[in-house]
Amino acid sequence: MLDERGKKVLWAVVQTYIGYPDPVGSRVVTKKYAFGLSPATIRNIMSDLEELGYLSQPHTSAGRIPTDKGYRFYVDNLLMGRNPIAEDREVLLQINGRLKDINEDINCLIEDTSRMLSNFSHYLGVATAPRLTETRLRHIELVRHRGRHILVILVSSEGIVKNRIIPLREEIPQKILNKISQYLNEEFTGMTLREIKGKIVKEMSKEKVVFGRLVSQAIRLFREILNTQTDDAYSEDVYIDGLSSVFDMPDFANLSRIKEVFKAIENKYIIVKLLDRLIEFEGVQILIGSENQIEDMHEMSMVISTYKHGGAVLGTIGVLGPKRMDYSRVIPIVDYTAKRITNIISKS
Amino acid sequence: MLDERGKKVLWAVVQTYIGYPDPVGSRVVTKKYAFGLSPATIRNIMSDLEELGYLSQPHTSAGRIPTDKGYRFYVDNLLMGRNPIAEDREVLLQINGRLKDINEDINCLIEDTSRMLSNFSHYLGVATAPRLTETRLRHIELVRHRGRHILVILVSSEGIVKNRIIPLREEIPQKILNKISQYLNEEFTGMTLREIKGKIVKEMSKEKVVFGRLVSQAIRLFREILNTQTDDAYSEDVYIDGLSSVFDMPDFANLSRIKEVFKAIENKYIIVKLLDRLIEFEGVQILIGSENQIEDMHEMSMVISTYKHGGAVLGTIGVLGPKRMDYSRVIPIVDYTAKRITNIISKS
DNA sequence: ATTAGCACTCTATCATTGTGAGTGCTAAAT
DNA sequence: ATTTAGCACTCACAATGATAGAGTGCTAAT
Repeated sequence: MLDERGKKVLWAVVQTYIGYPDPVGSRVVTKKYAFGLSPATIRNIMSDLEELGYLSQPHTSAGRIPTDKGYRFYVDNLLMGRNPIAEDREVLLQINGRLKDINEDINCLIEDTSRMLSNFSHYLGVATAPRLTETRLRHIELVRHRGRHILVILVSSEGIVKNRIIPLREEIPQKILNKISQYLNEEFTGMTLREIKGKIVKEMSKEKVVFGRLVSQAIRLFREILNTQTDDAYSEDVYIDGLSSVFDMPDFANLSRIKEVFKAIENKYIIVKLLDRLIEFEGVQILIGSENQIEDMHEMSMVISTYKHGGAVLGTIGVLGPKRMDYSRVIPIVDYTAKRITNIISKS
Repeated sequence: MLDERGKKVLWAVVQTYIGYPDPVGSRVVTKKYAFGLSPATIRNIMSDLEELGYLSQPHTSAGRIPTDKGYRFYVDNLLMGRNPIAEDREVLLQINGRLKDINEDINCLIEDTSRMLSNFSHYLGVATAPRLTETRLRHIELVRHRGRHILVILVSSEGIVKNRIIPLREEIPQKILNKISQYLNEEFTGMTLREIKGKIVKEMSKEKVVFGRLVSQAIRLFREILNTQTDDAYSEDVYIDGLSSVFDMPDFANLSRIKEVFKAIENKYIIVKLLDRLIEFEGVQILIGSENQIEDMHEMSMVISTYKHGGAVLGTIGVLGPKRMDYSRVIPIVDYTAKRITNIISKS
């Protein structure tokens, strides 16, 4: 474990490096933070910190930069008790103001959130559109499409609209489809898709004996819908905003670095998978550098949280930036925004 | 007007420059294309071309590069009669194969198209989602949402699904909404939104006398829906794919150039507006450099076309790349793809 | 009209050198 | 037993200058 002095110096180095990405030398530390120690002593301490894996040196005669472990320690132990300063409060107020104005459909809300997170953090804003799985069905509608297909429209209690096209073996006239949707609406409205799935399995077992053709058709159809739905749970949309902010980060001031970043976020599928894995955790999550599993993202950090409705997690929002991002500012922003969105949705 | 020799040399310069973005010298032209002229003569011709504004020199002792006017002449007059070569035919076949597999909802089709255009052109793929205005209504559904709002779902005959949330003065129970949707479906299905608008104006005038409360409510509501719909005609989605291809273009091999490109495509609203202005033109459109109105896009060219259904233009697809893009390959790709999509949609 | 020849221009590249920030080590100071 | 001053050493980076090479424009010869 680190002693008090070690912590102080580590904090000073990370803090300074977050300010500007030049390796931090011993002299700078003494100048900026009067610890009452000389550069030589700081050098010794820094040398210790390097040995412990918290700092590293780009080359022998350069200052130190934090390692992932260093950032992790900083975030876990050196950031505590830091309440949002006045400037940040202002930002939170602005976020609140902007969110209040949005009375749109939930996907727009989430898209705007991603933009807002980017604007206020000056990093990349990330947000996943709400998943249907955990929400309650408000309405289902079946529309004939291209002969042997039907267009299925699902509406959740939050007003999330999803549509899928599913193929059929036989053509069903719109009139019958209307009856089927009516039946499905009466039977399943108010349940979560998960619950519906369970119910359908039960119904299917007795179906043949008790129900008529229409109902059995309806149930079979719904099962199909749910299957299609689950199949591409991963194809859910991610909104990533603020791409050009990358160009203002000195961390990525050369082409190959920038290219790496864009490679990383181009494949949204991978990001969704990453975010999905974190969806179960409570509160703000922080992933530093190689802590996330995406190869091309090892020079970046993510600060994310989830938004919910009725206890069920709907999606993820967060900020993606360089490892030396200003965590003390970003964390409250993400935290606050996630809570506000949860709040707004709960009023639906 | 250019004489035959001038055309040949201009063609040679553009062709060579498209191959690699180094200023083209007189020697290279004679080596690559045996015109039976010496470098000195070529130099004289190039000097003339420069005077006419088709070529320019980065500095005194460098070769020439085409100006926007030079590219324009090349595209308009020197590309004629060039049929797709074997390699390109192969590409078109692949596009066809891939498009056939997509049996999904139309937005996915368009999104995939953008990806495909990027893949096959090695530039950026661009595609706008279909507009509803010109399509026929297949289905409308009203769902109560958050008390005094309703969620409106419109389905076009092509299977395009759009949803809007509109606020109400008074709350309407779902039962009434169902009746209203039923009425609207019976009355308006099969008409284009434009036609519906016209009809509504007529109906509204006699409404008070002839119709009951329900019908008048329905019509008033629909008018509202259509208004909301038109308001954000510009907020239609654009899909831009292949961002990382920018990094492989030697034209944008330095940070400031790349930043410019990303600035340009970040604001999708501007792009939609640009594309919307070209929607009325028939066939493949080409915008070279400063011919498009977007400041940050003066180093780029666009090759675009439109896809339609029943004669009405639904949206735009195209390719965005450096001015020295390989027009002879990109044009047939865009042309073919647009036609294929039109074709696929017509089967709906 | 075309071209060979030549002087001239400009860029890109590479090695050289100097500068400065920063370190690690040692010996002196506290 | 810490802490610190002093000093030699390292390394990246910027500035400098020399060189090569590609390309031009002009002039005089074909």
